[in-house]
Amino acid sequence: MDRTAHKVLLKRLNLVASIDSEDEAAIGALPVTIREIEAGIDIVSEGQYVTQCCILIDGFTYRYRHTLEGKRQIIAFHVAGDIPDLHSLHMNYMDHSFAATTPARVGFVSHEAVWDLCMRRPNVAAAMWRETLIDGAIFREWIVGLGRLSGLSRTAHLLCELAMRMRAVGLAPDYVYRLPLTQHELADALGLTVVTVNRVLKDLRISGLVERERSRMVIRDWSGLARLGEFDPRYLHFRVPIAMAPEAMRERA
Amino acid sequence: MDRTAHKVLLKRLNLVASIDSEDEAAIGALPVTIREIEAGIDIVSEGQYVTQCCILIDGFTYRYRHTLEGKRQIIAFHVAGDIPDLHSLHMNYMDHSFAATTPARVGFVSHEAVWDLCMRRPNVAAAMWRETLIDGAIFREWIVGLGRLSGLSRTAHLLCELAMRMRAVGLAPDYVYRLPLTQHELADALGLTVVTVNRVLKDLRISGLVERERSRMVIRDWSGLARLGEFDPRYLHFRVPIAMAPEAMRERA
DNA sequence: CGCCGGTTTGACCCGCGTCAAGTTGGGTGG
DNA sequence: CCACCCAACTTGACGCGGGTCAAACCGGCG
Repeated sequence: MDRTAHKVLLKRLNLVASIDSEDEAAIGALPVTIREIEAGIDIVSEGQYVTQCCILIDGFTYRYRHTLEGKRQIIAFHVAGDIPDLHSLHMNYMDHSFAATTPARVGFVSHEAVWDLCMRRPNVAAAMWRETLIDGAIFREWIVGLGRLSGLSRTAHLLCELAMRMRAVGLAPDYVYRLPLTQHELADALGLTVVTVNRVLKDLRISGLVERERSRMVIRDWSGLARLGEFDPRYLHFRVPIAMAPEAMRERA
Repeated sequence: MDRTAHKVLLKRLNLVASIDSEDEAAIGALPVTIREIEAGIDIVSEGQYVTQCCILIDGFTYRYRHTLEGKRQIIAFHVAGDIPDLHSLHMNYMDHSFAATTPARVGFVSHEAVWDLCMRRPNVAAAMWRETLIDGAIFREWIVGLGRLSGLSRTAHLLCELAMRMRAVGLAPDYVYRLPLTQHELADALGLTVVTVNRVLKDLRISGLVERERSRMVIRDWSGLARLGEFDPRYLHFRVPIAMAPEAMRERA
């Protein structure tokens, strides 16, 4: 039987809280169904009532909504280890959709099983609660960016955030990571248009901050990018700071 | 002894989840310290590590952050019954500040006491978790607005949201409510400037959608406002829909 | 009465959106 | 192995929503 989903989940919960061996055993006993998701189609759609949630084992996913005029806003990106719809455990009406930009592997767990786990292991419930709160903290950060930062800073911020979150799960050593997003998708996350994103990325490249090759993102000057994006990783509330950004820290002091 | 904080808290938890009589007794036993907060000063400031959270008994409060250039972004508004910093229970570093626009009355409860309550009454823990998730759902909605709606629609949406949330706690019968905010504060929430907010409000008044008298907000044409703001109250995840907006519902079908 | 925070309005400007026209490169079929 | 296609990227020209600056105006309060 495939244990990767359990491993990924355990690792994540240990990253956000502290899990003991009994908790670990209970998590290991969770019934998980693994599914391969193809790129571009919804994993969950707005308007659905769901009875399970999923842990992302591999791939790059995002959550989004459309306005009435058909504009799309991406609300969140998710990488391996994230539990993108954990909130559905308590609010099973989906007010947004959830899809993958690349083929993805996810583990589905029924709400019932999660609920049962939470009741028996309050410690695990706390870790999961905390995970959803970090999700919320990221939303707040996006609000500040969308409301008050320029397109350039906002983009820098997003690139920093993704680097930091991927570092936390070992996917971005040396600030280089796979970013399988089109400029159109970036635009929909940043509240910009493709054209502007293109120009912003050019700016970042010319200033020597980042480099893009295919679907890889290379951060050439971390502290410069963090300063530009006003990025302070504390909002990610890692239990153990993965890697601080000294410049950004100093700025905000 | 003053029981209002307990009453308000109980009412809120009953609004978001279902609480039985034993839960109720446990909630009633919470040690709460009531404090009067004066307008304009921080209740909690960004950067602090907190050991208590608070339930808003009366008054109008908001959470915000500043950018490095000193621009302010308001992240959330809170009315009686809200628990604005419940997230601090699991992440005691504050990544934003919290203040009141009017004199406010809040009840402080130590994290320890809340944590203890959660451990003994999982049902209450679930209700509180859900409360924080609704907070997150509101953030998502703001992201969509900031990223993809015009200043006009965004403003309409905010006015709808506040009306709906205040109706839920009985503070906005007939879609009339007290909105003790300057146009400057509205601007900081909407990602606009005072000047633009002023013009937007004028537009809304001229179109017969809303009326403002002193610090009161009067919604004259609810369905028109909801349509303009693309407001669909489902994202608020009320257990029992307080009052639907028929037009908005139809639009999104 | 005069101050002062908040509101209102006008004139002008700029970041980003819109529209349009290439260009590039990986994938496919002949 | 080349010809072609198409999605993604790139760049230029121009327009608009909302920002900026500046000047009243209004009303509550000392």
